[in-house]
Amino acid sequence: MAEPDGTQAERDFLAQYDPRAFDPIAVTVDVVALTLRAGRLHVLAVERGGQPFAGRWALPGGFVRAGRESLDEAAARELAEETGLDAAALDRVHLEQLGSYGSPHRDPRMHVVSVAYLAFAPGLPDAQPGGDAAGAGWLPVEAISPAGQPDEARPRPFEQGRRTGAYGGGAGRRPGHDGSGGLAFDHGRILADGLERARAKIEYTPLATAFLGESFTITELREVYETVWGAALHAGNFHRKVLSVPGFVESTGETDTRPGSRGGPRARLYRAGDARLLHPALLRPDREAGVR
Amino acid sequence: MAEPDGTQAERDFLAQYDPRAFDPIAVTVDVVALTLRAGRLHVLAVERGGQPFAGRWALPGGFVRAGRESLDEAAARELAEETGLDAAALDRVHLEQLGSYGSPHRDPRMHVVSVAYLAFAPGLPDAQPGGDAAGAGWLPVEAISPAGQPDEARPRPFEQGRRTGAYGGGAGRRPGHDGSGGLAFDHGRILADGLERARAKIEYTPLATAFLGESFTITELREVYETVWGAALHAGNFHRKVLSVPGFVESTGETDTRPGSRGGPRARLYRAGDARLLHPALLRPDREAGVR
DNA sequence: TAAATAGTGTCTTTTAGACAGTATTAT
DNA sequence: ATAATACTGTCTAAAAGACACTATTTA
Repeated sequence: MAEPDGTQAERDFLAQYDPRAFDPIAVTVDVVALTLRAGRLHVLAVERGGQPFAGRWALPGGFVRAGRESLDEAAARELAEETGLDAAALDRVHLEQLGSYGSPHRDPRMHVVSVAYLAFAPGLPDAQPGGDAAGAGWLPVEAISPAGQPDEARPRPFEQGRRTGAYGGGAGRRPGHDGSGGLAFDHGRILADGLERARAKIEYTPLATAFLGESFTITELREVYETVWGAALHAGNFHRKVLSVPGFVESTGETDTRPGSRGGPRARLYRAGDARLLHPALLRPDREAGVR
Repeated sequence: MAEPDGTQAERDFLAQYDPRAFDPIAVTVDVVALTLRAGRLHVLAVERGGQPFAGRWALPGGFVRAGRESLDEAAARELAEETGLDAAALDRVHLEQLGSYGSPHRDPRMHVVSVAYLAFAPGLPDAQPGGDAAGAGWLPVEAISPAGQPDEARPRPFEQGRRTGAYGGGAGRRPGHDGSGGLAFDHGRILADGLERARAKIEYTPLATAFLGESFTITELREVYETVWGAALHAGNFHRKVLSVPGFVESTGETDTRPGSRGGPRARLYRAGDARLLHPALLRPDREAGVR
């Protein structure tokens, strides 16, 4: 080769390289953390303590620590800070990159590129405020992002009458009740993208099990699909289908103790199998009509 | 609400905000631009003119212009610069975000977060070197990323004997022939991720048509699938399947002029239809075995 | 007992795929 | 004529979905 790929040349170059010679762009991670509570899909949100958007709900997130962590590590760190979970509990949480958002003025302070992550978590305790957030809690998604649409201005971005305990975090105020509506920044759009990703992902992966505990019944698994997709599924056909897909679930040999049941036989318990993709997939019903 | 979401408070805050108060992270976009040439999948690459990795092939890309463009705009700009295409020609190119890569030391200069994009392009003329690249050209992907695996060191990352004209750009040297192998930075991994995305995407979207011209035959469309998937498909069943999926293709009423054919009837010509998702999808063959 | 639920049987429709066959064109 | 290619017909197997049915448990 004409010019050697010399490490000496690279060392010389790096010695005189100035990382601040370029216009700055900040890099953050934001996490769309989803969980199921009482049969409804909830998303982890924090109440912003400082400007901009002080007092508004936002997705948990923060700046990536330059030179010290990868994007995946930053997302896991932010999620751990807001949920108060330790490493063992986080192991049961599915975390994947969702996409990056970098319009020049999405943050009024400066150009901020946010790398969004999507998390599926089993039922978790109330969230812990961490970092510079005034409060943190699990919010029902349909109150913020109706039908998974991008954030549209709503007078009351979520309802207070139902399940008040679900907001958690002990914030005395209710952010978003000032009429401005929706999440801070472009987090409404990020949430909508995360919801659509979640709906698609459980079609061809077994990640619906990530919303459940170590063992679960087929009915509980079906309720995950019904909640995420927002559609009722045929119990009998779903049951047979799940058991027919190789590696989706495996039997524990146990049966449910059925607290709160209204009758019926004890359901068998299953745990997640070893498949990483479902074949054949569980397709959402009624995709023909509106999808073109 | 206790504290007003006052725009005055926000203005005060922004007036004293220093964008350089944080450790810098650079943000770049890199593009995995794929096209078909002579029945083989090619990726656009540039020969690096400067450090680091001088003389090595890399994906086209560059720094995002802080405060002046979105990520999508930056990717389109970089693609236009390297291909020399005007806005009209770029309109026929599919461009979507692939994912972001941000390990702290993936670039030896500083912490660089790269937002990768994936492009599908019809057959294009030889690339134009742009920016600080010494050369640019279309490289056969199997020479760089065998079987879509992450970049593994190979003595000769692409072969010189076949289709020498495909490299374009007029570079006298052949980057990568120094025994170091593979693409610069982590671009081998990004390319592998882009190839897997492309293979998956043509299953459930009509984007295979983005590799073809305005009108095409069913056989040409089948050759796109066979090349991207690396598997032979049954011509008769493929033909019927494509025509049965609503909105995938629509007839132009014309028939092919068949230059270079070895006999057979004139094939009918089609153009891309209005569907954005294929239902039912065209699934890759033989997914059961190795996918778990 | 009645009601609710877990799980299975069975039938129909849709889709994928194997394979064969016919028509059209180049050499 | 022969070979190659563009399509089409037909049959089988897999899968999705509608519906009915039995068994088990709670109230």
